[in-house]
Amino acid sequence: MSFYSPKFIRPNVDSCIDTERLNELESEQELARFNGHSELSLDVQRQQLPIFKHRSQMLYALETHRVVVVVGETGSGKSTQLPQYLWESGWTDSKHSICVTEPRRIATINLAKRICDEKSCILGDEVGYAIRFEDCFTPGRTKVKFVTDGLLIRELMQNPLLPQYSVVILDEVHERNTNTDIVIGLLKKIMKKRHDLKLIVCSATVDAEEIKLYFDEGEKNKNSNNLSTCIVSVEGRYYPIEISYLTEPCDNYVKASVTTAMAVHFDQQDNDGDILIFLTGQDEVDEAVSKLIEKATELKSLKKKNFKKLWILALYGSLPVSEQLKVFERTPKSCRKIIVSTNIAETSLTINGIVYVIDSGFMKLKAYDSRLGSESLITVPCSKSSANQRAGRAGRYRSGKAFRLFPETEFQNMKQHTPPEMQRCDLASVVIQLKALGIDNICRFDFLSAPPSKNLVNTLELLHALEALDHNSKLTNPLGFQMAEFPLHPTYSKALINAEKFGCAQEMLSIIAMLQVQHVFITPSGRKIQADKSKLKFTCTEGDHITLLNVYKSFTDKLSKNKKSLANWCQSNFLNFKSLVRASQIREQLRMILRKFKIDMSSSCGDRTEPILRCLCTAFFANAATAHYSGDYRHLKSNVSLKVHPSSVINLFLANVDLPAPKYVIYNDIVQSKTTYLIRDLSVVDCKWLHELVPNYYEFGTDREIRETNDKRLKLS
DNA sequence: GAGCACTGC
Repeated sequence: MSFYSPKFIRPNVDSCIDTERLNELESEQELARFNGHSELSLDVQRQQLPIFKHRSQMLYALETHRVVVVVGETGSGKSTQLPQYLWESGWTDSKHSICVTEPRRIATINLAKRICDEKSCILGDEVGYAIRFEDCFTPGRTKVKFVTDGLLIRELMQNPLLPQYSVVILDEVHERNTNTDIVIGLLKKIMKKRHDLKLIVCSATVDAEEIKLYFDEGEKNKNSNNLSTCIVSVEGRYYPIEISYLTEPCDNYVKASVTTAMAVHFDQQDNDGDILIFLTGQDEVDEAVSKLIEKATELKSLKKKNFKKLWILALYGSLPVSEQLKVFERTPKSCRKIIVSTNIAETSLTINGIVYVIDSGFMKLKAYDSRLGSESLITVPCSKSSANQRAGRAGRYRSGKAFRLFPETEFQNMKQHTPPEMQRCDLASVVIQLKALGIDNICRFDFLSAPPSKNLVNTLELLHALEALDHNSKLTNPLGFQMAEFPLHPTYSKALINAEKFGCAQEMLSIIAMLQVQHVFITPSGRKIQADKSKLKFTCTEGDHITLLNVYKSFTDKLSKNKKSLANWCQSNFLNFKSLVRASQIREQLRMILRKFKIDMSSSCGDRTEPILRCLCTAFFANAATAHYSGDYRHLKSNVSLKVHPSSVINLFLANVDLPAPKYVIYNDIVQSKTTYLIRDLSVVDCKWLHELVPNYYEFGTDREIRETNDKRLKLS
């Protein structure tokens, strides 16, 4: 395996390197180091940020235009400074504040905190934030309010014209999350009615022109300058990065990443600096980590003097937080850290001290499968901007190197950008939310990137089947409107609203809340056998939903105990304490929404499970599968072959040859493995229930019977 | 024996 290095790049010139992360600048020292000065006042530090030079230009742009696109590169300081400039120059009053949206909760809180430090004010007073379950602002007093973009959509549902804001700043728009895209579309619409509202869109270079065109479109021929848009660019702070490519493609990037990491470690003995490897999933990360540990042990036995030791760490979302935090610990002088990570290190977490990046060039991406009517994860080559973003992780500390485990020709063949999430996700929540906001004709909604019409048609079909939409594709009253108000996928809210009819409201609340949190069961490294055994205590033959209910019931039985003993109970039962606490928060929020609609939720079915399973059928009927003689399952509607995910409790029964495989199941989630689709969170159901509860969705009978019924229908029409 | 990118309401 050999590399060549065709050129140095400044990766952010051509990419999405825009994710300015304040959390890494949390301590004063770090900010000072970043600025190259150690004992300067916060005021002086503010003035040294690249954006300071553009202060008056920015303010002038906003004065003369309705929309300003700010192209701010890494470290420009735009997320913290822009809101302060506007505040300082009188863009707020007792009735209007500045709203800043972020895609993630952590950034939302940290940015608000940072501005409070710079302005010496109290968090929640003049500067505040709001995220789900956490309001930290004072209406009428708060001048700058940070919110997650998802929460702004909820605010829009309460107050469609956002009268409380004079300026809305959208941050990290280049990430193109569905929520950000929805907010952009809605704001464009709102600004036609609210002529005093201003909008600032923060994005990376390449998108700026597209966004400008989007906002200018349709305005020019009106001969008005009203929605005129202008672009302001701000330089960032970064160091040059040398990019190397493989001379020939490699057939196994996991192995190649290990070899490359070891080669870098040897070649760069005299240099410090940590190594960051990008792979696609947990299995690959674990594989690479164990291989690297092997190599590191070999290295130790060589006993070469002055040779740096290796400290190898895995990083992915389902890792316990305590293990995730290890990547932020300072590397000892005699050591080099190698972090093997999934995409989490590309946007969500920024690690200091990285000088070398090794990039597999692949990522897992959400994809919508219209046959199955659901989204799943697939492994695909990443985009150019993604590869550049990853490379950029090497240049935040000093000049760095990036090793791409593919040839340069392959880079040239990559897509410029990762397609916006809107074009590859399940649209049910998007559609129902837009409908609730009064946008009845979704096809004509002015999306920044319109979703494929096939996905839209599928979604409308599902929403009809769920009875959220009527024959005119309008939200049904009250069901459709109620469903839209839940922070849930419409299938889940349907299950909740239906639960009382089946007399299992209490149970359904717990199940739906549990399905919202991830990683309920944990498997600490090396303790798989004990963890699996512990899971058996909660397992039941009905499937994963009732198993989750059992977990939640056991957890709440212990709720009277103090927090610490509850956490201990979770740990000894291999359960994720944080997830369960969050599930109980979500359960409470859902209960409050149901109460608002005056839907009685007092019923409980006790130890009976059939009412629960029947109720689940009325919501998840589209995700029904039937056992196939080949041993796997077939999606009832499309006949696509499905396998049961190894995490499902159903496996325990499939493994027992004496028991027949459950004939019919419904499921909540699909993941795509290298060979097949795997279904997760499933329950055993009866075919008759589907027939009885959703008679219009499936046709039942033999092929001949179905044909005959269809013929009869045709004659009738 | 199988295996689970990342956010968010």
